[in-house]
Amino acid sequence: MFRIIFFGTSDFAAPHLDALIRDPSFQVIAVVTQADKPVGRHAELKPPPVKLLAQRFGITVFQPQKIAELKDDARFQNLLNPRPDVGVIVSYGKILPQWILDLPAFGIVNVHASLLPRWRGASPIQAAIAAGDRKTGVTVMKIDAEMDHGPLLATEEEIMRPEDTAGALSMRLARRGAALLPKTLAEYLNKKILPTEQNHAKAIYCKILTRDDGKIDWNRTSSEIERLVRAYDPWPGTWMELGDKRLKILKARIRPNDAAFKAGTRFLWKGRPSVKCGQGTVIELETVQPEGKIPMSGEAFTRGYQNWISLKEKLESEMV
RNA sequence: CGCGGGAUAGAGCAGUUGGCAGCUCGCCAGGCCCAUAACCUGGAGGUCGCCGGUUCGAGUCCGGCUCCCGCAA
Repeated sequence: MFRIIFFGTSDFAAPHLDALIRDPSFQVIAVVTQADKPVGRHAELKPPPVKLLAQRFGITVFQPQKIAELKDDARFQNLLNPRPDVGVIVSYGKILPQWILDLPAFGIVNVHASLLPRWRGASPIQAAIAAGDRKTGVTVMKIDAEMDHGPLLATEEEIMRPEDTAGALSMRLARRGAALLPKTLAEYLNKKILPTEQNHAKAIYCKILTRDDGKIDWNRTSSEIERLVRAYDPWPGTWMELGDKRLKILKARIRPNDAAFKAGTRFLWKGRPSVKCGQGTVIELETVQPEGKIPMSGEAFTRGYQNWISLKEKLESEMV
């Protein structure tokens, strides 16, 4: 039985930990996860999904603010004897220092939510949707000093669906990864597969997202914007400014290029809120959420917010 | 007690210095057109979130409560 130390935090990580726990070839000796974080309007502390899962199975959990704290943690150091066979890291949220990578005999194995070397970085699922990729997948690889740069152990493809949001796709990829990980790990530890170098020339990177990334640039085409709305659902979300408030855009639909306004112009298309985008394209806002309000259909929104169209733009829209 | 917005007809909203409860859409009935997100006429539909206070009179002012949401982390 192989002794595993698991690093992970999110909902994406949890199914992977679950798969390892249930596999009799492995023993998860410790789980390292992020500290409980304040969440919601009243900033209550919420434990991460991986912690809840580990506790349910009685596995020792570590939540260091900094990894370095583990060096001085007697409880942690005791678990290292005998030496763990391998470490697994899945969306942990922090970079592991070299001394951790050197800890287990077989190093640290990572599950990444893309087909590496495409979409190295922190937001591979969002990047794949935003880019309009037709397929994506999960990659099992060995961690090295550079981000998502280590040699590959296995990959599994997943076909993208036209309605895919990051939330939905992430769940499917987590299931894929959770199925692939124990199998691959066993083969690797039994030396049935060897890590193979990535094709570094083909590497493409994606960045860490912030809420500001969700601000819509109307100069982009309606296809790009529609993909962005799905890519950033449920986080960080897409939005536009409307007066001094924000309007969240929860669902959008591409419309025929039939309006002669400049990019960013708001108008009505059969009573539905629409915006002119780049290169003559048009997008309809199907579901929106004004600040301080619940989500609503575009039609309902324009019924109440009758200044959706400004005066000048209204004249233009009546001419079309 | 992190900052802030909100609750009024089935939906989305307006409601001024307190003085008859409104708009757009939907719904029902009738009419009209080759046709339309149609259009015209009429109609139904409200305990203005809850409790208390001020007042001749409160959707509106004051106090408390419940619920929903945006931001931040």
